[in-house]
Amino acid sequence: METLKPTDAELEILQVLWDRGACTVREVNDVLSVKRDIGYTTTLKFLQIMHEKGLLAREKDGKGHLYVAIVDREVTQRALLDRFLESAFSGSAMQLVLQTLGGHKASSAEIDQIRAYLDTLENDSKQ
Amino acid sequence: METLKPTDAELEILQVLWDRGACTVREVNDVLSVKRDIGYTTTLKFLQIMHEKGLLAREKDGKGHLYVAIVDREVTQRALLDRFLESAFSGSAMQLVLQTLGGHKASSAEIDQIRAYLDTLENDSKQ
DNA sequence: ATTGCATTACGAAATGTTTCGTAGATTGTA
DNA sequence: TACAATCTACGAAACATTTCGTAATGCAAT
Repeated sequence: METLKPTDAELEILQVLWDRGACTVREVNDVLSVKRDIGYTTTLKFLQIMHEKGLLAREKDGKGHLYVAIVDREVTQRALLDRFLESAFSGSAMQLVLQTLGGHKASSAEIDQIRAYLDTLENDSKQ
Repeated sequence: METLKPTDAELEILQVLWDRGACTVREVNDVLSVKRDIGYTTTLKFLQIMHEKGLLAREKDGKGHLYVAIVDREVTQRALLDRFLESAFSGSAMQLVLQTLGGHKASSAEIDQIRAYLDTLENDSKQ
C-alpha cells in the first residue's frame, strides 16, 4: 500500500471535492480559478492523474465526467499531519499545538471546546 | 522578500542545525545518514544551495566550513504551519489542534500546560 | 449529415528537487 | 616537497511536479 502523499495541487483539488462532493472538471476549474490562474486542461490533467492513482473515482455524466474523492478527508489529514509534525516540529505535538493556538486567535467557545476535549483525554487515560 | 519555503531536504537539514548549532558538512551528513542513505556530496550540495539562498551562513573552519542556520526556528515553523494549515485544513486551526491532540497522546503535564496557555489566551483577549 | 462547441486524451515542455560523479583545491604529515 | 586524506566546486543526470498545446471525440442543434 502506497503512502498517502498528495502533491500540493492534488491537495488543492481534494479540498474542493471534499467540500462540494462530486464535481465536473469545469466546476473544479472554476473554483481553482478564483485563487489563481490555471488552464482548463491543467485541471483536467490533475483529475486524470488522481484518478489513475486511485485518489478519485469518476463516472460518466452526459458529455463528460463527474469526479469524486475516494480518500477520506480525516484519514488524509491525519497522514499529512503526522508527516508535517515530524518534518517541521521534530515530532513534538505539544509545540505544534502551542504554536497554532498562539498564532491563530481562537474564540472563547473554541477555547472551551479544547478544554472539554482535554478533559476527556485526561479521563480516558485514567481508565 | 522571498517566501520562506524550504524543501523537505532543506527542512531536514535545518532541524539538524537548529538542534546542534554550527556544523561541518561531515557532521550534518553523519546525522542524516542515521535516518537514510545519503552521499556526502549530496549533503554538501544542499548546504551550498541553502547558503546561496540565504538560509545558512558559513565560515571557514580549518580545512572546510562551518554552516549555521540564519532563519529562525520559530519564524520558519510559523510560516510552515500557516501554509500547512491552509492547504491541509482549509485554515481551520481548531480542526488541526483537535486532530493533533487526538492522535498523539499527551502527558498530564502537557495537558496542564495547554490548559494554562488557554487561560492566558482568554485573559489576554479580555484586556 | 454537417457544423459548432465542450469535453477528453495524449504527449511533451517547463520547472523544481534530489542525487551524485568527477575534478581540482587544501591541509597535515612523512 | 610530495603524498594521502579530506574537502570544495561544478555540472549534470534522475526524478517529480506543474503546465498547457493540439488533436480527437462526443453531442446537440440545425
